[in-house]
Amino acid sequence: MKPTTKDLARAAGVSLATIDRVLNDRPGVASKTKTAVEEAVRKLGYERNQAAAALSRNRYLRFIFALPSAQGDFVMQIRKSVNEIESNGFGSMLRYDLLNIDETKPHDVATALSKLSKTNCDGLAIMAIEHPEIRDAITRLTERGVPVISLVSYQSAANVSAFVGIPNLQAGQTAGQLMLRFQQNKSGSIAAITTTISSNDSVERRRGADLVFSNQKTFQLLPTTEHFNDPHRADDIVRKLIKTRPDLCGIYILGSEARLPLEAMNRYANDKKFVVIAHELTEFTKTQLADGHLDAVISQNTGHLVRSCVRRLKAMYEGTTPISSQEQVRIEILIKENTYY
Amino acid sequence: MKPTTKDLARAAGVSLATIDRVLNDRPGVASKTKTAVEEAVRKLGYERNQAAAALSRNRYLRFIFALPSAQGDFVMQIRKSVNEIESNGFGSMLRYDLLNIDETKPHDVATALSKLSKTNCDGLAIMAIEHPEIRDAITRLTERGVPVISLVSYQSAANVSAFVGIPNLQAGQTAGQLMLRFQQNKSGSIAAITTTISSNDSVERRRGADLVFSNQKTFQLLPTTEHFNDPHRADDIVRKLIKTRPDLCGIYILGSEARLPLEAMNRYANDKKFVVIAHELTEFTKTQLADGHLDAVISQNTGHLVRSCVRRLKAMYEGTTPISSQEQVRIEILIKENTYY
DNA sequence: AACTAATTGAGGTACGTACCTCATGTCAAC
DNA sequence: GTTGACATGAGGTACGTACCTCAATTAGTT
Repeated sequence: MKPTTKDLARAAGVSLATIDRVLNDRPGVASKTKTAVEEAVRKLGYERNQAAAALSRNRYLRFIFALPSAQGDFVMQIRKSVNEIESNGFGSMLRYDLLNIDETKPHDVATALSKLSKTNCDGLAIMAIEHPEIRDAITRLTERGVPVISLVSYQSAANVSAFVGIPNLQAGQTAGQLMLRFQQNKSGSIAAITTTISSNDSVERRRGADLVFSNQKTFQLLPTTEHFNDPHRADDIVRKLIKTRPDLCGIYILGSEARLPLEAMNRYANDKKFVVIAHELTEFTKTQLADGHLDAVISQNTGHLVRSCVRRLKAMYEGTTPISSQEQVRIEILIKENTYY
Repeated sequence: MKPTTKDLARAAGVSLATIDRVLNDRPGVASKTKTAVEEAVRKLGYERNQAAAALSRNRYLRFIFALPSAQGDFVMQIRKSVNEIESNGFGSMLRYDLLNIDETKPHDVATALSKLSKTNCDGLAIMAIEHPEIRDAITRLTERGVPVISLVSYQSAANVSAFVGIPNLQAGQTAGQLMLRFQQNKSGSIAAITTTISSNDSVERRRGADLVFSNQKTFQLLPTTEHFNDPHRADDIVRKLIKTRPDLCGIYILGSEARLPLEAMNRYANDKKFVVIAHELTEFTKTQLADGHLDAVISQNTGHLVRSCVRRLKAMYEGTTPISSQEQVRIEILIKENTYY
């Protein structure tokens, strides 16, 4: 049987009340008493029984997921994962809420974040572009004692407590490497397309791909073009690329949302064979993989992302450490064959 | 607030004792009372508070992992994952034990399994070859009321409650497809090596690779050779292959343990460039990836495997259903670029 | 030495469920 | 109409922790 607070009290020669004070950081304990208790904790290998603690606390932790309101397959996938976790037990006593943020209006985002505090939020996971106003809002939020996790896209300068997502530089290297290995030709140009380079994930992926391409001479990665979620823009970009670059032999879609460029590709690529690589496995990219319009998807599992956020936020609250290996979100390579339909 | 047993009692117009009898399948409840309670459960959306239940039960569930005693990098990896989970909370009240089984002595394995019963084991996860004696022992174990999960290698005919691992046919397809796409030559032969084809995983992977190879004419997959964990045998196989097959352009290592064939490859391949694909990411295969001796690894995350076993065994015990998407172990493709070191 | 402030102890209730005993009710078979 | 099997209720204790109050002790200051 694992040691309980009673065992601790006996071992440390103090009462249960004092044990409680030390374990829960309540005031009014002499420092030498405190160290004695901590010593007993160490010696007995005491671990708080989280089931009992949650029960006794009888209070739901409320975690908030702030996700871009712009519609997109990947964001929808994350939403779905958040809702799925809801029904699951997860040691119970947890609540999850979604908060929509419109990244095109950073001021509104900041306002929304300013309304959060320790009383209505026990932790926040946010997926957003890098912007001064948003960054400041996040910093102030952490100063108010709310742990914040940046999700998918790294908030480089903000004072976030953790990042949950794949290391995007490495993801870009992976994409670049596959792009080269899948080529049948001996040389050519590869296009790079994304929604916006305000998103840190796009920037880092581009840098990763560049690292790989700089190791060889026969293929070149063209400058990144942005379509800003505008179908016409995406259409234009792809049409012009195919028309003006006869040596085009591959397309790398950097951003999380691959639909617009891919649909444009399907309109104009016709018979010619390009190696097409995109990010994030969604219902849409799955279909594209199955149909052969997409050669590989570099992805991160949204269920894993969401659960990792929850575990980390919960751990921050409880002051414990999650298994690091479990929290390492893997850079997944998906081709037609290893995808589940 | 979520409804409790008290709410149930009020809603169904019965006492707490009866609620308890129904929820825990105790005898002595009239069938119409039972349905009334079940109706209340449905109507209120009652869900047992697992934290409270575990606390009240005050009994550790004991899950056993039966793993091959033969030393190997992959099995070690699984052991490590089992030990890691131990320290983690996991809603607590769980215990994990390892049981070593020597697959070369199926009778001993059967004897070991025959000693397990509901009193000393709440669930078993077993990784073993397919063998009549083992199969029967598993069937008898499930008949005694102990849920059994087959791990990594499917027990086709045995009466197991679930399989945790990747679909190996698809894994073989994935490996085969990558083998073809990574080729620089226009034609050639690819060797297939494994420990033993008594293991269902090897058989299914081979079938998967065959499916892919049958779609083209220029490359052929040679018959599977077995090394039975014997270094000399592995050495012989590789040496002869390289000597006698000038058109050899790839090696596919089917089994979970890639060390012996890979070490032999490193001895004999010298300057010649083969595409080498193996299974399971371990410290060893990681190094081989980093050094360029290995082009790709098809893997399944051992941490995920183990946790999935625990979740499923726990769910069977509690009569709940785990999130299916979370239990789907992914077929991971690892190349140098997307591996964490 | 007297006083205040800080520290500690004692003891309680609560969380939601499991599991136990004992009493009382109901109904049907003889 | 007595017997007995079955159904149900009432009430209790326990799990380990959180959080509360109030008294008692100790330490520090003047």
